[in-house]
Amino acid sequence: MKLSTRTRYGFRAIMELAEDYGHGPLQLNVIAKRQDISLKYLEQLMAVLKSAGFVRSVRGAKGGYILAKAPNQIKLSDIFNALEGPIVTVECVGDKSQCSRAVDCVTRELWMQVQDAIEKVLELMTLHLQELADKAQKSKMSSYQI
Amino acid sequence: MKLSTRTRYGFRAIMELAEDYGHGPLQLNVIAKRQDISLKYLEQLMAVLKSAGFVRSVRGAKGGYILAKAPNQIKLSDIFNALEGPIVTVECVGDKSQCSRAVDCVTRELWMQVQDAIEKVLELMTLHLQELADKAQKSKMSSYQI
DNA sequence: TGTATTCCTACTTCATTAGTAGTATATACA
DNA sequence: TGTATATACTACTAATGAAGTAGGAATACA
Repeated sequence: MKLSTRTRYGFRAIMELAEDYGHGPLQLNVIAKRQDISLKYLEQLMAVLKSAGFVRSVRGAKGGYILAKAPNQIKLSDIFNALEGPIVTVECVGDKSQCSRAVDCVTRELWMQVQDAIEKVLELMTLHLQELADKAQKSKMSSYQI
Repeated sequence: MKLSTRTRYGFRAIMELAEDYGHGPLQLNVIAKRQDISLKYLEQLMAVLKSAGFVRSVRGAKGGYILAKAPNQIKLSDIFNALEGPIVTVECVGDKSQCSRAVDCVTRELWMQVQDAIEKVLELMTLHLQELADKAQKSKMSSYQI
């Protein structure tokens, strides 16, 4: 179980926007250069983040992306869900009809508990971007490579 | 983030062995038939479980597989680790040299916390197979499809 | 010896991830 | 109004890993 680059890159991009919050739109080529991500790939990730409502875009010259909410209102678990998708241990946890034995299934119960626990963790681990951005700015290298 | 069939099938096989514990070796073709898993694929999964020390094998006619430890000594988290591999959010969590910015990295710290939390959950969720097997046997359908 | 079983290795197929590419569309600004 | 600068959209490609198939060798029982 590893994080995809989607999640890692997307998170980095969000961090850049958070740090830049209040200074108007930030261009993807700037983020791409700073974070060493392919611009074209980043465009696609941003489309996901945009449709998920985390960022707004401004087209044309001097355009770019802006956080849709204030940094301190965007949670890690939200971003995680948008980019990585929901945590699913096994199909039958979300959809009983996936398996004919689900009704009596003992381990389905078990996996449900595991899944709930992980989701709660991510909920609890939800850090406000502002905190991270602040910390990153204090750090000499201003680094938050993920 | 979804469980692989490796983990699901492997877990089912372990459950079969747990239920059968004390009755000599159980053949893979029996497990394959009961759990509707390809025998050839199951063979490969069992090789993993064997090298991880969860099962012992007996070759030749009347051979098969036996749990290496008593069911109540095998934990879910162990099996999970053997089949699914360790939980790794990002490479740099386990190996700082993966990323030049790791030393000062703020979000590396964050992902480390996430990872630790998930691992603790799996540790806590560790159920003894005996309990599951007992429950499964009480259930009319004796089902534990994962 | 014959049959049943694990063991070992290689191959195939499919889906997903990661990334590239080209073009259309919108906007600022000279 | 023309041009440079952005995002938007769609299609394609390459690499990787997951899932499964296949064949035969080694082993042990009867």
